[in-house]
Amino acid sequence: MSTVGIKLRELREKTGLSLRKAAVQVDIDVAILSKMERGERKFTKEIIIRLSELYNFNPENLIIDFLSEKVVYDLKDEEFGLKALKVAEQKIKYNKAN
Amino acid sequence: MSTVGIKLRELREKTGLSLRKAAVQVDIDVAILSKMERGERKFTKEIIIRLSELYNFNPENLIIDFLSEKVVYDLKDEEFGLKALKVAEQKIKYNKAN
DNA sequence: TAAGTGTTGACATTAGTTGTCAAAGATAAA
DNA sequence: TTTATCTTTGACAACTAATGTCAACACTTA
Repeated sequence: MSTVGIKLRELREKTGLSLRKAAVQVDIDVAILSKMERGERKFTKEIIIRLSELYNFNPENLIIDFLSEKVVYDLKDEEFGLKALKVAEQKIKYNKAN
Repeated sequence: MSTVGIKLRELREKTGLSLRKAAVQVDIDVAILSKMERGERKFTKEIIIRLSELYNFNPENLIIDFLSEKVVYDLKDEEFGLKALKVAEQKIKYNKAN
């Protein structure tokens, strides 16, 4: 399940745009946007941002969802996934501090 | 920097195996193992496990390092990286519970 | 020299992602 | 029903990234 897709579909509908029109606005093929909204293809950060602008919506939470889905994908079915997450957190904090 | 590579190189040297011999044992090309140890190519989980067996070493921490490096790679330079990590953690905990 | 070590780069192969397109199916209005 | 508009689907091409293969290089030691 892709929360990002569901949310962006809701936003599009709220904005009153058809798939075709939204796709044209952000310069991608209709088919791709359709698949992205339904989770059949991955969004890119770039497209999320362009769509957010189109829908006049703050992209922060969408990007967080997008990134977290990537991470979950890497770690799904991994016995040590949570431990790896903790280590990753330390590394990122350390990097930020420098 | 790849901690996994450094550790596996140390383990190999401690075991007294040359690159060539270790590579033959785990059935990969010498060039690849050389590059993996130096972080020029990515390890796979499979190779880490095979090498750990060869060196008679518990792979758990190596795998955790390996996975965390993947995650860090996904989130490096991301403004909301830490937030995404938190969300990912919740999702994984939720998945585990079910 | 000769044998062993690790490194490098060029290249082919493979796998995965992304883009393009046409057609089909669904829905609603005329 | 016809027409228009919409979304979904699948086949395919194009592109990119990952992986494997190989030969040669430089260095050290016997």
